[in-house]
Amino acid sequence: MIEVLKANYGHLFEEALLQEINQVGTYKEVSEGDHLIDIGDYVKSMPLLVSGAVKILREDEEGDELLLYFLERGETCAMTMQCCMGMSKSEIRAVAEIDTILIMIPVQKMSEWIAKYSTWRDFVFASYHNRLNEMLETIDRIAFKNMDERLLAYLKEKVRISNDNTIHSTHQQIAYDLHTSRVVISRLLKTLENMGKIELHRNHIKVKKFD
Amino acid sequence: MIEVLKANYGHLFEEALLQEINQVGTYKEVSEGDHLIDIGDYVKSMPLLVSGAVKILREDEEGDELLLYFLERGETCAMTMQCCMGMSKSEIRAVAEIDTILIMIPVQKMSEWIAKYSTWRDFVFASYHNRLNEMLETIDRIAFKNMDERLLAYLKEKVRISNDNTIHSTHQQIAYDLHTSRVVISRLLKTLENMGKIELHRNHIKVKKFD
DNA sequence: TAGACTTTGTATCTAATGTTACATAAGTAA
DNA sequence: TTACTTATGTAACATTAGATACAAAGTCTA
Repeated sequence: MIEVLKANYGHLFEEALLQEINQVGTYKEVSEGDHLIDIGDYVKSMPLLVSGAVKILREDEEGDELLLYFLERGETCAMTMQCCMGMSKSEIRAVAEIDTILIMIPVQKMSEWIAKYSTWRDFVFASYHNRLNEMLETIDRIAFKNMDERLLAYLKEKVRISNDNTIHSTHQQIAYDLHTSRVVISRLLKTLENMGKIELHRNHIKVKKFD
Repeated sequence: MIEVLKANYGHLFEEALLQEINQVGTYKEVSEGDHLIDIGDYVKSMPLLVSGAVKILREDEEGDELLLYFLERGETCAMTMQCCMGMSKSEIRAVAEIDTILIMIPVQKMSEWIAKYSTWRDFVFASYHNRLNEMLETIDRIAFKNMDERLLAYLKEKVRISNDNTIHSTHQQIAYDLHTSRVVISRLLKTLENMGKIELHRNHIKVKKFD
């Protein structure tokens, strides 16, 4: 595991910390669609992403979902950090967007290392920083943009995250992420197809170009 | 200033830190409506709220606003902390909601104290924690709630923050905070009045009861 | 008090989004 | 192939919110 660690976090963490992570961390592979955390779960470990991507979702009382943002290689979940520190329940759901490799760190180490390693402290602060900014962008999108623009941004993000021009989702799945109805998504996708930006197929969407 | 500090932050910070804050911090009084930070400003100091309340706003390219959340006594602005650490421009606007007293801490102290004082570190983490949660609540409201529910929540929050059953705002000001139009707010307020929950007057709204 | 300005009330229309219903197409399994 | 399931296309309609226009009421000042 130490090689994987150094490849992905070597530039961030000091040697002694890398060694400690190697000792107490657990290597974990998850498949696309696997739930890493659900709302209400007590979180016992904190994930460091080695490869892949994880989508973070919010849910309301009625079970309606909304995609908050994606986590990528070299990132961790600020929401999870909070839970670790405060021993509170998770406010979000984390689902593997594609096949993903993680290193799981036990909760207790989290705060121990903050006092011990300045590079860890910087990493934790940077994670909070990034997450707050992602949340701001999420708010911008849902508050200031119409559904057509949000859908376009979503498709772009999917392509970028998976590094694949073909998006393997049904219209219903997209509708869940954007918190709208399938019919609305079908309608808007059809418009995008007529504009020549995408090609619609059963179970997948081929992205041809974006301006 | 030291008495004020101890009264508001004595339970949070260790003695030595309180002394340092007393030395380098600046006492500042602002009036309702004063702008503390605008979008694009470089932030040179970090505010600790002693009394009053500050509203934090987001703005899009066209200048449309949206209220994110309120800061209260004993809190600080996580967005500002970020800017302090990264020396980046402010992503938000901060406006005094009511007359407010602050202690301003110079940027450099921010990270210095993180290494030096564990109570400061805890405070900074707790601030990030709280801010992330407020952002989540904000997202919940704009993503999952209709304007009538958002308005009601807004009115309740105003009453709580100012500790005053009468809200001294025009319909236009409320519309800015909720990122909608004055006509929509007038319409919904009238409905609330007909339901007996509020009384409408020129330049102020008297909140009679909430269920 | 007259006029100017601000704030609020309301009607009408439009746009965006959500809902329901149903047809059709594509894949899957017996 | 046939039957079944899932996904998509589309029409018709409802609801929410935004835009425009204008009247009426309150406030302020010359």
